[in-house]
Amino acid sequence: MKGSNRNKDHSAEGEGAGKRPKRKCLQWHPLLAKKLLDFSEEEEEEDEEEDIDKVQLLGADGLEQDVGETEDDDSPEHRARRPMNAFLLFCKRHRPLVRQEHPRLDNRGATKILADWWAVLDPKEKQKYTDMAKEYKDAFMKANPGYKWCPTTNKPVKSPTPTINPRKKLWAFPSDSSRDLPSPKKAKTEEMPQLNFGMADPTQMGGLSMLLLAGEHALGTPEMSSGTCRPDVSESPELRQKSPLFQFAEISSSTSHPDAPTKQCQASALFQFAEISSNTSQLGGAEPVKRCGKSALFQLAEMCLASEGVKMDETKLIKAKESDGGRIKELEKGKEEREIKIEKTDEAGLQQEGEFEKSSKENIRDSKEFRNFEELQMDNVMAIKMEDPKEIRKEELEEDQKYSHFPDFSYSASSKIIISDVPNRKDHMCHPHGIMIIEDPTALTKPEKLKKKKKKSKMDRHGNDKSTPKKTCKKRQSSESDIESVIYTIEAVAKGDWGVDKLGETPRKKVRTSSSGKGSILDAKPPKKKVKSREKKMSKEKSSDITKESRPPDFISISASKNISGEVPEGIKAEPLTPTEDALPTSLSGQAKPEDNDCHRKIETCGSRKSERSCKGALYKTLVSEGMLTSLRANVDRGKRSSGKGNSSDHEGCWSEESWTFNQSGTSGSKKFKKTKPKEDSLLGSVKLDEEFEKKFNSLPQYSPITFDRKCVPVPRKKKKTGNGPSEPSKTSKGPFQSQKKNLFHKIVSKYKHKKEKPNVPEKGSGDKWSNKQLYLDAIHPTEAIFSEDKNTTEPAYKVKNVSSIPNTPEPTTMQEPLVGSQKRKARKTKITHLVRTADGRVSPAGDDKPKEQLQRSLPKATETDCSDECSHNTEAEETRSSTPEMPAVSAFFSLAALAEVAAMENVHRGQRSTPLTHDGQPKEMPQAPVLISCADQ
DNA sequence: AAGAATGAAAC
DNA sequence: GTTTCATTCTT
Repeated sequence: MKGSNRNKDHSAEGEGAGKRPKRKCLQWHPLLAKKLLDFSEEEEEEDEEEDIDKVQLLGADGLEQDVGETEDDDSPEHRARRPMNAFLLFCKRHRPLVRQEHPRLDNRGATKILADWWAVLDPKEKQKYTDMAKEYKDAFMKANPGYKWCPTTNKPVKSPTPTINPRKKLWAFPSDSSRDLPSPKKAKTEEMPQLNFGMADPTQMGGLSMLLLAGEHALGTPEMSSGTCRPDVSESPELRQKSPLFQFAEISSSTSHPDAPTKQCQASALFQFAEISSNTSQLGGAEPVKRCGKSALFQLAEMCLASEGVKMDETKLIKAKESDGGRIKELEKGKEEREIKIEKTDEAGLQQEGEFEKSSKENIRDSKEFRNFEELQMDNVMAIKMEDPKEIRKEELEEDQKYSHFPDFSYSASSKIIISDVPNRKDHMCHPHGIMIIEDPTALTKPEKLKKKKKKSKMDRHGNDKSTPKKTCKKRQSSESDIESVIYTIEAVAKGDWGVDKLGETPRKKVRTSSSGKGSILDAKPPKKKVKSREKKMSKEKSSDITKESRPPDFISISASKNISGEVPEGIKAEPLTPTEDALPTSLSGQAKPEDNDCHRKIETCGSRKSERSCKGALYKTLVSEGMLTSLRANVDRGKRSSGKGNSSDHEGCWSEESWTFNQSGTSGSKKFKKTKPKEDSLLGSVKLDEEFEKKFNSLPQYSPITFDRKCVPVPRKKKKTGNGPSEPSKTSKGPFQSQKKNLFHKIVSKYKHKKEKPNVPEKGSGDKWSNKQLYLDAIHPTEAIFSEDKNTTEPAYKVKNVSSIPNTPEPTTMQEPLVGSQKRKARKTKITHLVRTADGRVSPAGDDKPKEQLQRSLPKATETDCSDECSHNTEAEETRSSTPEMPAVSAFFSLAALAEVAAMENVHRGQRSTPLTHDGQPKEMPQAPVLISCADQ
């Protein structure tokens, strides 16, 4: 279902080519769009500045290469659609089920049912969706810093010219990157004069351009960035708004921050992806994970390197493999050990240095090897992987299995750990729980580890995909260029290794490879805009210094990695790598799907160090000269701050960790997956975002209709009743009466709210609604058993607990609706609406007033009565009754219906409370409600 | 294109 | 407080 839908959407987007709106399509993420992108398009993208043209072209094409790249900015049109809220996610996920259950039901009906389900849904379950929505939103926001939900009033004109729709402006990013430096914080979109940047930035400006701008603004010292990894962690929620660079910085900071509390890590994979994607446009920016050792510069350098000679790298790699293969294994082992230790230490909250020291002491050999390893760089890693094909294969297999079973992101993370740390644990792999357990401690405690894990997982995934990726790669290669062919050969050499690389130290490899790959690609073809552009610029600006300076950056990065990553050199590397890869992939991703990305990675892995170093040096120098480093640093700092604040990110992170570990009711028992939130920045950059999102989405619990039915029975019934009556009538009434309805309802609601709100609101408890509904239903249909826990249990294991919990929640009875703001309104409206509708159908306006009064009375009283207890029943009933006779026929009717509902509701409340206490209360209530209802039906 | 639902943001 | 828009998809 989903897939089809998405596809449709995409197609629509693609179609939209002409239409900008279609671009929106990115619905999930820009990355998605990228998948569609063709290489040619990517090439176009190469030049950031040129991007604008491309955008137009793209627009024509309907691809969102731009989107992917620029992500945020770009597409003027808003390519980005506003993220779905929890309910929408829920709907999306469950609509198919509803449809299955009720094939004939039209969407509206289905939506209603979904709404019912949603209402019934356990708070926990709801929260999952809520969290997911939040996370996604945060990720989205990062990706689209300037994104405004509402174009305000400006929809006005659709300027034929795509670029400048008012909307766009709104949608457009604030692109305040430059300004960010001085007052990074609050340059909110609104405040900032988006106009200038907004126009140009999104479409035209590439990440590089952004960097440049930032650099210009930033006066600060250049070197700072590389040397100092850690930004201050102050917080600025507004980070998002900042330019993509900023985002990159955030990413890097988030990922790298060892010191930073877990929060940094907290950012979910999605979030990271978003960042990456957003960053992708700004390649350089993306990678700047300074803290960890790999600064954005480093990444940039990598990018540059890529441009230089991939081939060289390949050769080196091969050699390295041959010569160093043995060493690598040892190193890997040592690393594994380190990682394990690190994890422990991380848990303890030890700092990087401390860990590093420990690790170093313990693994002196490793350290030495490490250095060597560093020197050897990624290539060696590759070789290592090559050496241990068996393990890799096993892992892959396991992973595949797991993966199949568990789409969740968390899965990837878990797999990583297992794979990387202990091949032997593979057995655990089979049991997701086991995996989770293993990771949980580490992952939760440390962001870094998480990152590593994520990276690893990503790597693993890639490894799994090996077979497929190769194929894809081949295809590409054939199509692409000589470089590709070279890469291909390399890949062939390392086939088995691919997966292995991922395991241990893939990160470095990836980075290198990525860079190399990029370079190759660029050389042969410029699939990656950013990279090329950057590279070009960099090379132009300072090609001479490349070699010299290249070392420094490397050194820095390395040192950083050592220190910080001491624990996880791999992880650190991985981070930077991932971003780079991501960036490329994002652009590439358009070309190729995730699989393709893998191929790219492989290719990338092949890169050579020298070239990288040289590139890095060049980049670094350039950056410094331009002051870009400063800007990067600032961004990073901001990012950290943001992480520190933990705005959404914190929540996400926190939530994501816990929440993501869902108990998944889903298929087979609950499984907790940890979200990889920490990161995977690297991996996925491009497609992965989408994938992750999808995975997450898929991972979201899907409840069987039965459950809902049972739980919901009350609700649905209610609706049905109202619906039956109401459903058809409602439709009829809707058209004509809607406006009236709204007005009436608003009035009623407002009054209702006034009196009722307070009582209700304070009352509300968690599952009140549901309970109320049930009670209501019960009242309506005393005979029918609303729900039986047993049944629920039988159904899917899914939510037995939840179900039980729900019914069990008598306590909350007092509280009906936790609704907030509009929700409350709507909820009331809907409730009332139903009544009104019925009334409308037949009613005269006169009835309204009375009903209102009645409602008011009843409600307040009810609430009061609730407190009092059982007495309330009588009072309510009396009131309702009294009102009914006196009222005019129609009005009476209406009032009756309304009263009935209210009474039912109230009764329910009381019933819930009373029920537990005494049975007597229920019976009384029950009869009353039914009577009223009967009247209404008549 | 309208509309059903909820939610979040913007106004 | 209200409006807009996100998803889905029939009418």
